[in-house]
Amino acid sequence: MTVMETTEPGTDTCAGPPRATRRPDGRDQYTISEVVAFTGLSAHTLRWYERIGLMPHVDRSHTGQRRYRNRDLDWLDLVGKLRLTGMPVADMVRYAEMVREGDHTYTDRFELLEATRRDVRARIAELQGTLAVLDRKINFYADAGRPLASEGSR
Amino acid sequence: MTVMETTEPGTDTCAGPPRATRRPDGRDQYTISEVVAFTGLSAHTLRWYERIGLMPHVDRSHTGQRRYRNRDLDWLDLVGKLRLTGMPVADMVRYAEMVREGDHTYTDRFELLEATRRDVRARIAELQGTLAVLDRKINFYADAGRPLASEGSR
DNA sequence: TAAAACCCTGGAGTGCGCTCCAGGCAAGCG
DNA sequence: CGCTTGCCTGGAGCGCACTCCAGGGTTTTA
Repeated sequence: MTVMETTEPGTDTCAGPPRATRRPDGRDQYTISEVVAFTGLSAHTLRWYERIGLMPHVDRSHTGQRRYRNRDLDWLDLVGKLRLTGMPVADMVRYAEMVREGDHTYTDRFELLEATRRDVRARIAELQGTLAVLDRKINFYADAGRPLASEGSR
Repeated sequence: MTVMETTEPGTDTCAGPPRATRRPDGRDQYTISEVVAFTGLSAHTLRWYERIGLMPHVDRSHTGQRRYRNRDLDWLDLVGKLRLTGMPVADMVRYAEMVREGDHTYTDRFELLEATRRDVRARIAELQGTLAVLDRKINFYADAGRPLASEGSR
């Protein structure tokens, strides 16, 4: 009934999903609104991804409606991961293009992935540095500010 | 010859209020271009930070030029850290406002910092998930060592 | 003392990643 | 049959975080 809209609720099971396959098995065809429900992306965004070339061609029904398949969901999964590394969409598009172009882009793809991995590692390190700062600051606040932390309830 | 870049991992050790470190000692007054060199931010950005209320008011010379002091650099340091957690500038402004407002915002500040810390931890976890995906994919590419695509596309 | 280098302001412009709009098919139902 | 729901398209619009510009003072160097 109300599967529409871009809201986020749905699965609130932590952040990082160790997903293996949480897909309605058997099926290999989904409408855009189903994909919205799966990915948390909006339909607008899904169509936009396609327009800019971030998606491999998505199948269409005989009336022109999108029919996503499992491989599309897998791809969106990867895109989602890359997205939260901060990789610009343009770079992902480049990667998608290389995939489409075939085997001779093999090495380039490999290198792009490795570069990305380096970036991710660097970002994790940065964040850990930030965490250290926050910890220090929080401890400082906690030590200095006696009038808190004793709030019974909650 | 600039010292820019934020690549310092676990610099400084002490945890607390005073934190003078690796700054042209003795001095406590810097022009905007010196701050640019220190922080890697542009002068535009520094002025913009001030306009939007992200900076406590910066001293001025008798002719109206900015004269940053060590406490300003410390603040910019924190801002830089928070920035790379992805915290929106608006939130940092809110924090800055609370600092200006005085002690009665103490608890709120504390909570904001803690919430931020939770976010950072979550983001680190996400990134580590992404790292795992990248590792798998890179290994796959490396192992295959030969054309073949299972990018979820064709 | 003149040129060069540096700094000031308010406001407009930019790039990114969406997000929304208007207008319009297609299918299911009551 | 009309109504509602779901999807389609191209293009305009938005929020964020800067970034740049015009026009004009000030400070330093030669």
